[in-house]
Amino acid sequence: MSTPSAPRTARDFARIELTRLILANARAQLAEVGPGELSVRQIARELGMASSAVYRYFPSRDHLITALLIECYDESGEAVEAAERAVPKAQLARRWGATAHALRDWALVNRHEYALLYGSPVPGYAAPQDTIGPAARVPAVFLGLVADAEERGVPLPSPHAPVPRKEKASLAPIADMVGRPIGDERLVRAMMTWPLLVGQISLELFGHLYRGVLDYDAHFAHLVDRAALDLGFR
Amino acid sequence: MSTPSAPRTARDFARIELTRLILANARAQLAEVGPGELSVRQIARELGMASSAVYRYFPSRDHLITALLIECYDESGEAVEAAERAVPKAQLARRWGATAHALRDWALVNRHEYALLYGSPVPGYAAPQDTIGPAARVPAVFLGLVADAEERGVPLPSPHAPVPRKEKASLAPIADMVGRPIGDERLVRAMMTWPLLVGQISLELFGHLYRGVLDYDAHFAHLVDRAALDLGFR
DNA sequence: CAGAACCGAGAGCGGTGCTCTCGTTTCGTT
DNA sequence: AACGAAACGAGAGCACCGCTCTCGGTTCTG
Repeated sequence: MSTPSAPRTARDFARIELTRLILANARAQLAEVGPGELSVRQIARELGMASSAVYRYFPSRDHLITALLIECYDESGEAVEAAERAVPKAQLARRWGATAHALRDWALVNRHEYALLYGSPVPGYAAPQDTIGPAARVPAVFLGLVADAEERGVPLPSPHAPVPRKEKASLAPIADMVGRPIGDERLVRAMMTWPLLVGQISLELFGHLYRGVLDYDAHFAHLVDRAALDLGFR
Repeated sequence: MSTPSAPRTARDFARIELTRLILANARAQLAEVGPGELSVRQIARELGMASSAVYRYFPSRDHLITALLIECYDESGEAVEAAERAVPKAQLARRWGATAHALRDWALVNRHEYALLYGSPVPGYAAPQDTIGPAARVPAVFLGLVADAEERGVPLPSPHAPVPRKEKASLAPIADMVGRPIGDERLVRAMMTWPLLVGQISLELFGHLYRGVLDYDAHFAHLVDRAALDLGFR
């Protein structure tokens, strides 16, 4: 919107360059302090400019955070997609494993960024529409895997629990979003695997329990294997 | 430590009363603003005292937050324990359902408090030892259920996946914490159910995905039913 | 070439956590 | 009963924060 699609003048170039610099510096700061402690003044200081000048590029701290949010969603999405892409398409279990481990690995390296994406929302802050696209990238990879399994007619292990009507209705929009046919039973299992994944990573990163007790690497790996089994990936 | 175990003087009474008042006010503020925006000055203002006076009772904002953390862990623990207690002991599935729904219900009513407990940690803040006891109350209820099922010899539905040695070693300290025998397969399933529960509630509350798409009530109920099945509770 | 648009710097507003000092009150001890 | 120590509340102040406004200078555009 405010950024010109094609930079024409020298000022345009300077503008997008400085925007990039500010964002990069914010990102660097995020590697150390966590989303809530992100300081516009600190960014300005680092860049050798007045804090007020930053507001020429981002109208508020929240806008900056939103940009950071999109960047991180895309970055994690890219990481997950790349990991999944590297595995032969026929090997569903390994593709799933690569996906899940890629997300966790990215989260471990980028703790505060993960907190920004999947932790408690910042202030009263409501994520604008621009973020939902990038936010869906990682789940999209996962749901794509499930759709592949469906397409291939991969059977699901027993027991098959009945899916109540309400749940079916609730899941219908999700199935539409994927755009490919997924059976109810399979979709339900997928919709249980996603919070399992995010929940486990969050519990580990936020250290809310089992700190120093659980071997997170081993447990996560086993958890992923179990999920693969449950989803019929192997 | 600093609080005398038995109030002896008038000043002691005033002290514990004011401490209670500050905490209560902080808690009330938490109902509206979220843990990161909690303001010591605002609390002082509300209580009609100088902000510096608050520091006579809590040496820092983090100490106040820690007290709040313990209070909320206990409150949610109490809510969950009460819900579980109200169900006849023999009905494992219903006890589990009551437990899970009680946690979600508490979280829905106390959003910021839930964020404090299970969201991203506040600043650089590391939760002190005092919190791990209260923090374990809710998981303890759940693990107690699992131990009951074990004691009763309730069978687990197939398939039983092998538990690798590393995972067994990782889980051993957890089993010790419970203090009652739980088989590996059962414990693994339990240790997958907990992040599932927290993950689902977090995803719902933090609105990271499926906002306005999913029927959270129906989905959560079904998810709990499935977990009950998986744990052999019915 | 003039006007408009944009820019960076600086001052300033109201807010924050926290510290220090000061005069007062209360407590435990002699 | 009196004294010293400890605790107390209030206020000023420090360094930080997000954000706004104004002002002089640059750059682009018609």
